[in-house]
Amino acid sequence: MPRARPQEPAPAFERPLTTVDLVIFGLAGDSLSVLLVRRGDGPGEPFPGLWALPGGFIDVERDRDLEACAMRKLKEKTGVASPYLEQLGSWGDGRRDPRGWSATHVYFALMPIDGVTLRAGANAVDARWFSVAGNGAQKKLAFDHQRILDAAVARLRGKADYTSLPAHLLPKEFTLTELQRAYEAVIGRPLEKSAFRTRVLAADVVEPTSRVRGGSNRPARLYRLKSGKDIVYFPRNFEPRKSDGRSER
Amino acid sequence: MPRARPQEPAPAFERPLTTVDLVIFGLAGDSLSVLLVRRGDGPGEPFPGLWALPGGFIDVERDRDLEACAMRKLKEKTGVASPYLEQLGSWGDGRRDPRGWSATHVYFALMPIDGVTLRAGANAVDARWFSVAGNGAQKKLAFDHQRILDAAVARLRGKADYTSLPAHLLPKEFTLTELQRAYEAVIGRPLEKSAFRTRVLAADVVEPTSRVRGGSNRPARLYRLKSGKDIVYFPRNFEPRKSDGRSER
DNA sequence: TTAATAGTGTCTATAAGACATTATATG
DNA sequence: CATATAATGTCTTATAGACACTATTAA
Repeated sequence: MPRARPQEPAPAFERPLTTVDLVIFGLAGDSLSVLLVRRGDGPGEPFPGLWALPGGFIDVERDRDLEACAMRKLKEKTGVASPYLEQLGSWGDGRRDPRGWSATHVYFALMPIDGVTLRAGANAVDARWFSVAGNGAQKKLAFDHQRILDAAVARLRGKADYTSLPAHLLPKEFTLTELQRAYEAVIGRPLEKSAFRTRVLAADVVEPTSRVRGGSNRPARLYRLKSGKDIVYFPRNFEPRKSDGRSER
Repeated sequence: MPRARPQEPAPAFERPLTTVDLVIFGLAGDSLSVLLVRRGDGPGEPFPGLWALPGGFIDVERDRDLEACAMRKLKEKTGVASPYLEQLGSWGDGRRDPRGWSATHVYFALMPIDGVTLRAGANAVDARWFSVAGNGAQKKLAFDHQRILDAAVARLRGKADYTSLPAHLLPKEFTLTELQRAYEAVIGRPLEKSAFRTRVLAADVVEPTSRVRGGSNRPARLYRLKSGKDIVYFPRNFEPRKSDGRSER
């Protein structure tokens, strides 16, 4: 189907630089964390030495579509082949990259940290998990990646209120308490145990395995995500914003 | 801050074509409608004569950022300067445009149809509102615009379940019954009057005006959106999916 | 037995669904 | 008065929050 090139006003316009970036979330201990890579400091490299979201240019020869490009970069950095991946949005303007007008298509991924073997990529001389503490208070990031990260955190927090998304931060098998801790790490506030368990079990999103995790106390049942349940929507939010201002989520 | 051009592997990659497209929703009578434009049939024009979402190439000289580009195109087609506008997502691959690997950044807008004066744009020889009936069953659209439209309708329907978005389909002043009809047009199912009114009024999203709309019956109070309330989130969905499968929204 | 965490039950509050009832305009 | 639509009230149901209580393991 692809025909020639030269046609219509298309080529008459200067083409923006086009990249795909990733916001990769994991749980480090009890805190929500994001994978950042350090920018190289070769000649002409923008933002040398700063930390940035992993990503890079689309390779129109190799990348079938935007999502395939995101998957490729994800695999390169983490070795993980099939995490939860969702498009976050795109950012483009004339100032975010000193090399010219550029637009980036951003995806966000959720994965268990323990399944990851970090790999320094082409441009990255280092890669590390950084805690996403109180949302802000990060170090200075390259490009406009801080605002993209903020948007990603906001999206994840918002969806944690009414979906099963945080489950993808855990390994394949987990206890309900571990799942609750994952939610709490994302939402940033303790949840009520009984309500949490009722909600999760009623949503038919997890299924019990035959195994338990023991300690010096009553062992906890291990659960896994039901297959095909990448994302399940709950009928209500946690904590319906009380008093007056219920607005602005 | 923008410096020179030639640096880093950036220019070593072929740059995809980059466009911005719009899904513009309005209410025609009682049915949710979308604004489409007809593709020109000049030499080299892809999909000549087919209907398409309004949009086009980014002009890196004029467009400060992606949203400004969307606003510019919106203004060109409809004359409307400040509708509700939100980014929908981006689509990019090597097959959607015969002129080469292309990516489009898509925004969706909500506006009252009566405020619109349609203007045929540069590439468009015609522009018209089309009813978004049962979701599918459209005519064949140019590019991959059918799947983009489907995604936009899904997003709008989803958000109508728990936000105030459909209010932007109405003129500045409206009755609560008209607002309910707007929701019903979007969601595609009748809502219960009492519950609807309680929800809307409790959400503090509209305020009464001093005016009413009369007929040969009890006149209805006119309301307007409270300023600053572009989008308000309700604490629950309509119709929590009943029986078993509550999942997959 | 104690300590610790897993898991359940009870009660209340909130908001939606269903549906009936009252209110207010025109003719 | 009749008619039509606006607006409100009542009753039930589903689920979240708070918090108490029971269950099961190791040591």
